[in-house]
Amino acid sequence: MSDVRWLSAEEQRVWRGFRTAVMKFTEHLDRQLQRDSGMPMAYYEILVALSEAPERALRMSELALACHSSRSRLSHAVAKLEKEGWVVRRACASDRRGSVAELTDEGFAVLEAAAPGHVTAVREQLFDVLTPAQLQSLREISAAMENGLAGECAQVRAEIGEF
Amino acid sequence: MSDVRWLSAEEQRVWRGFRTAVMKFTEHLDRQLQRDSGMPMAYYEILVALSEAPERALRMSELALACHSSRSRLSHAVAKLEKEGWVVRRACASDRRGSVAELTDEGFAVLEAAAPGHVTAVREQLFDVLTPAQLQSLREISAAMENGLAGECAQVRAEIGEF
DNA sequence: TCGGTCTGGTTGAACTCTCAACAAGAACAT
DNA sequence: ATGTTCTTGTTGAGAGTTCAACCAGACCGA
Repeated sequence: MSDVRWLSAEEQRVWRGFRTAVMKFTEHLDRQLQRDSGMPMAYYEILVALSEAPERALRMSELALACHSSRSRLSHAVAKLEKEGWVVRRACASDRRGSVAELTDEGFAVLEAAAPGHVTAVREQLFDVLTPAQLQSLREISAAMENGLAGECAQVRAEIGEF
Repeated sequence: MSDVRWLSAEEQRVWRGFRTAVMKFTEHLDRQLQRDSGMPMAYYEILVALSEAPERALRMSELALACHSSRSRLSHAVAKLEKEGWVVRRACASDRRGSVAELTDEGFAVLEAAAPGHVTAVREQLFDVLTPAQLQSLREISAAMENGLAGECAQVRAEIGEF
C-alpha cells in the first residue's frame, strides 16, 4: 500500500503555509466579531443570509444551504439566536414539516452594528494585502477547489447510491 | 461613522467564494480524518509536529507554536491524546514549570496509519485541482496574508503595551 | 388507500474550543 | 533576600459543533 502520492517538500511548504494563513485569518475574524459584537462568525453569516432574503426570512433548509451549514448546526444556532431575540421561527405555510427563520428588527440592528467592524477586518487582512492580480488568482483558485470538492461529493453520492 | 470601506460586489464575490472553498475543504479533510482515523485534524497536526521533533518530544509551549494553537486548547487536546495512549507527558528537566509531550510508539503507529488517507485527500482536493501557476500564486497569497496578520498582531501588541 | 421511502427539522449526548482564573516556577529589580 | 512581574501550563465553565437517533409530514408505487 505504498502507492500513496506523498507531498514533495515544496508541496508541503505550500500546504502548510496555506493552512497557517487560513487558520490565523479566520481566527482573527472570529475573535474580532466575538469581542466587538458578541457572536461567532457562523452566527453573523446566518444574520447576513437572512437580511438578504426576501422578507428577511428563509426556510431552515435554504438557510443551511446559504450558510454551508448542516441542518443540525443551524438548528442549534437558530435556537440560540432566537433566545437572543435576533430571529424568530414560524411554521411554513406550504409544507407543514417546514420551519421558517425570520430576522427581527433587533437582529437587523445588531447586524448593522456588527458589519462595519467585520468588513473592515476582512478588507484590512485580505483585500489590502493582495494585489489585483492575486485577487484574480484567488478567485480562480477558490473556484477550482470548489469544483474539485463538488466532484468529490458527487463521487460519494454515487458510492452511496451503489449500496 | 460612514467611512467604512464596504466591499464592492466583485470583492464580495471573491471573499464569499474563498470562504466557501476553504470551509468545504477543511470540512472535507476533517470528516475524512474523523471517519477513517477517529481524530480531528487539530489532533493529527499535534501528532505530526511531535513526530518531526527530535526524540519525538516537544515542550507544550513549542508544540503550541508549531500547531498554531492556544495553550489552553493544546492542554485539553494533549490530555485527550494521553488518555488514548498516543502521547505521554513528563516533566521538563531544565524548567520545573515546563511539561514535555512525547509521542508514544502507539501514537506513531496511529499517525502512520492515518497519514496516507489524509495526504491523499489533500492531494486530490488541492494539488490535483490547481495548476502549477496557481500553486505559485497560492504560495504568495498565503505569505501576504500571514504578513498582514503579523502586522496586525504587532499592532495589537503595541496597543496593549501602551496601557 | 395503504405501506414504504424520502425529506425537513429537532434533539441530546459526546466532543472540542474559548475564555478567564489560577498555581507555581523563573526572572529581575531593589 | 524579597517582592514584583512574567512565563508556563492546567483547569472549569460555558459556548459551539458533530453525530446518531428520532418524529412528522410529503412523496410514491402497488
